Amino acid sequence: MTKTDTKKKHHHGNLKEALVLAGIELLEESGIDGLTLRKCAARAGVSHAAPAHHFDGLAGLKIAIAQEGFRIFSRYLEDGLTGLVDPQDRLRSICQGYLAFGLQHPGLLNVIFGTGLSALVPDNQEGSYAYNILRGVCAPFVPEGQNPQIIEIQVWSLIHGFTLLYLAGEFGYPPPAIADGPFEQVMTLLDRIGTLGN
Amino acid sequence: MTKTDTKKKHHHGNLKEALVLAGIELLEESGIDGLTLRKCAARAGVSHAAPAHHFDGLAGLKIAIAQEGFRIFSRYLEDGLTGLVDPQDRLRSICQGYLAFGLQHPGLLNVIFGTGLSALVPDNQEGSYAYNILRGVCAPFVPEGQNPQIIEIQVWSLIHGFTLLYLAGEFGYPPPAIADGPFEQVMTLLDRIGTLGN
DNA sequence: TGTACATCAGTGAACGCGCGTTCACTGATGTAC
DNA sequence: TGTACATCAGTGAACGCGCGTTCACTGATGTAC
Repeated sequence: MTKTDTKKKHHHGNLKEALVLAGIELLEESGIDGLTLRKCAARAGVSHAAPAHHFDGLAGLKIAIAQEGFRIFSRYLEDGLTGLVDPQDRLRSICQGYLAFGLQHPGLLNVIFGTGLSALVPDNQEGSYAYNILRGVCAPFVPEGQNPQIIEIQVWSLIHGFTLLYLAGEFGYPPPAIADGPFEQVMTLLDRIGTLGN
Repeated sequence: MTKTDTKKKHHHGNLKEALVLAGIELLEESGIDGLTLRKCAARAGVSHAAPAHHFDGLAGLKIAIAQEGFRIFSRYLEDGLTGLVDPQDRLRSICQGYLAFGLQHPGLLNVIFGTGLSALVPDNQEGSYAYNILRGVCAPFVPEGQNPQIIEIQVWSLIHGFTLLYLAGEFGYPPPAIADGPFEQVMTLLDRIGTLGN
């Protein structure tokens, strides 16, 4: 640390972002109940009254956390896609990314898909971006003339449910290794996707 | 109300069960944050110190609520099955029951499959009972020699994810009618279950 | 059947805790001229 | 470049709130004899 780092500045400079990142840390460490304005402020190194200048209460902070959460989520979905051209490989990859996000950010997963959020944030651009990744990956499997939403909902429901059940410990403790385990088993349901439903 | 009903009795008689039912009501009305020992006691008509004689703190109450929640859940799963013999009809029915439970008891759904519960209740008999309903319905679709868990996890993941995404409002507000909507679309993924994966 | 007594299941007051929020304040920053 | 001034962003004290928990207590219930 340099001298300028330790010198206490009255103006933080980037407090809003720092509070969001602190909030995400707290969320993953202690769950949704561990996420409070006072703890976020403490972790960001400011007084507990400071967040009021940046967020409209705890609800406002949660909305900001959800937006950042969707950005992180999208990064996980896209991470393994680059270079993959085979549609089936891409489908598998996006599901792996979904599960990986859930394993490493269970708190964020619950926040971004928690009850009521989509009602609070009607124009969810970050969420739409993530959905479009899924849409692109599913597109090759959509039969001509069929509503693409059908396959999207099928894939989304399957991997969403699997990830949450996995996190809930429903497939056993300690969780089995991904490669040999239930993930591969559930993925076989997608092996003939696109040939169904007509 | 009769005189004996209004007469204040020192011994409630069935306070433990009354507290669980009050807790479920609070959970569905106000979400998990609205579930507190003091509110349960108030709703059950006793002092706020009374629950301490029946539960090991709020965590103990939640465990009891989860057990009762699994019983209610099983009732929903079984509700439409009686009389149905066609395996595909039975599969569809259990999924409809799953969704109906989620729509009417979203709070309970989150509690019984919430993070950490299966760690708190290692011998979850009520949960096992519910799982066995699913197992029985899936059995006709299991190819000879295949681990039945594969299809069970596929079906479970699909309907679990669909129900939660539905509750999260991801398929639009107001939710579309079940019959014409996404439910039918996602169910088509199960139309050829049992013929896949080998 | 009656009595003595132990146990059970509530009461109500009290405690400390962390929380969100408000408030007057003040130091830092940015801008007009 | 320098000065005056408005605005911004954080401080620290204070407030009331609902919470879980503890405690001595007491009325109700159950049991031994």
